[in-house]
Amino acid sequence: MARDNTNIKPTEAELTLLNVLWKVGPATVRQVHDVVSKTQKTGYTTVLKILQIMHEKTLVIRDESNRAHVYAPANSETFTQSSLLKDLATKAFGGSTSKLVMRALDESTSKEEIADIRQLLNDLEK
Amino acid sequence: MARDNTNIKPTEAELTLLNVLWKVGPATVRQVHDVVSKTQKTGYTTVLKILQIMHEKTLVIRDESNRAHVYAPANSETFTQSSLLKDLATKAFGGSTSKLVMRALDESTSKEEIADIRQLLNDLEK
DNA sequence: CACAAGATACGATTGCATTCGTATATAACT
DNA sequence: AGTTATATACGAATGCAATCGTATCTTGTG
Repeated sequence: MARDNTNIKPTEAELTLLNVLWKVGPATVRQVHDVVSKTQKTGYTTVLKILQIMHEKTLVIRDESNRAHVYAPANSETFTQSSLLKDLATKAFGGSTSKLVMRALDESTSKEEIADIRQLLNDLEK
Repeated sequence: MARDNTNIKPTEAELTLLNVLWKVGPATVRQVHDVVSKTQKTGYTTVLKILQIMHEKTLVIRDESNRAHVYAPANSETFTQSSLLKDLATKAFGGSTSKLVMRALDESTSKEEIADIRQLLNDLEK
């Protein structure tokens, strides 16, 4: 049986590493660590360990053909974002996505953002 | 110093209990347990313990004037929802609320929901 | 070849979330 | 008053997330 890849929720540390991989593309542990250590004081082996765990969970895929393994996200950023939103909608908005959306919008939303969202709403109706 | 009440992120179990309190209003451990045990097999003392921890964290307030303490949310549902959304936007959307909103909307959004969101966008622009 | 640099693997620790059993206190009822 | 029901408090076990030290392996270089 293949592992169920759907509905895997990355932990906070895992999401941090995924963000790096989505941004820079497939990367070695060292490359990922170089990026995260710019903003955090995280040890090299910590990053390594988390990536190994993510590999076990199938959150990332791993190319072992070279000595330094190359990691890449198993799922797209879009897919993961949607999963996280669905999870939050279920747990904190009674399952209602529109309630979530309306709560997310407030006076800090800029005119440009409002225009973008309007455009998306128009497209959805077609 | 007063405890910082801002940005407190309830855990999953805590959010479950908060949902009950927001729905039914201030309640005793037994009342909360009665509700959650309809859908989950959670022990009475588990609910008690979590509420006690939430009290320590100031996620709930507690009226101890009667033998059975009465618990109530320390923050509104709206406030908590906004906090959770802000947290998710930061961690998974590069801080962009509009990106989050646009990701949340998809073909499953109904016409009524779209209309509601449009209305809110109009209100925001005023 | 031998060694240094740098990689993975592994194990141990810490802390938090979650769960529940048991002890103890209080109230109610006969 | 004594027994039963029900409440809180407390402590312990479990499991996962996160961190890092150390061991081991591989590779390139002098």
